[in-house]
Amino acid sequence: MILTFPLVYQTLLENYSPQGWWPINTVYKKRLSLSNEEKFEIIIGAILTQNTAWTNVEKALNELRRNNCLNVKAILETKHETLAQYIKSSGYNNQKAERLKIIAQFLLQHPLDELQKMEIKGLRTLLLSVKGIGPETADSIILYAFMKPSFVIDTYTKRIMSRIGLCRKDVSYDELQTLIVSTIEKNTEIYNEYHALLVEHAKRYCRTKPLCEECILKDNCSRQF
DNA sequence: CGCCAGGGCCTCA
DNA sequence: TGAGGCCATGGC
Repeated sequence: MILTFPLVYQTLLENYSPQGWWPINTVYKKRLSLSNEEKFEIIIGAILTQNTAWTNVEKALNELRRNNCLNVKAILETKHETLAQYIKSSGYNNQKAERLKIIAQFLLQHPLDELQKMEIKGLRTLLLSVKGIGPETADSIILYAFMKPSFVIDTYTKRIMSRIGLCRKDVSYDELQTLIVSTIEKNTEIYNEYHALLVEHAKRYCRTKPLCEECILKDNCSRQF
């Protein structure tokens, strides 16, 4: 059988339990949207997790919270050096401290309630105009904070999809995103879960050095490592 | 000890 | 437009 994007999703879903990403994504059945406080924390987390393990990000978020620095006003009023110290554990802390200030300034001009009302396309373009927000961070913010269906592509997604033969190894971000969303249902919860499952699969089997022997996709993997 | 993390910006062809 | 250098900490 030939793998397809929907089949990969189905297989991962059957083998791994639901992932429950971003600490607060259990809301789908209960609430339609998150509080502004929760959205803000997700946006900050999306910046801090750039090329960084989530465990290191949690420590930084806790430090920010402990110092009452998890809001726009506090981030703008805190000295760069102090802010950088709070988020030290997340790495690239000087760069990220600057990005947090830029995002805070951006949110001052474009409040969360305004952004929430925007169409995905316009929202994505606007987010991409902010220095420090690239395609993955923009899609993560749209998907996880604003709960709108924008599919997140990351190195894991690219690695898995290219290895099993569903795209080229050097596929571009937008190209792979278009490929995937053209084949699956446009649904926030599915986009959220699919991405989380891909991350889980990349960590368990499809690592830099893949563990193909026990991989749940090996029978259909075109590469046959 | 080396490798790698839920990237993005800048520079230079 | 795309390849390469840079940013930096913590877990394994």
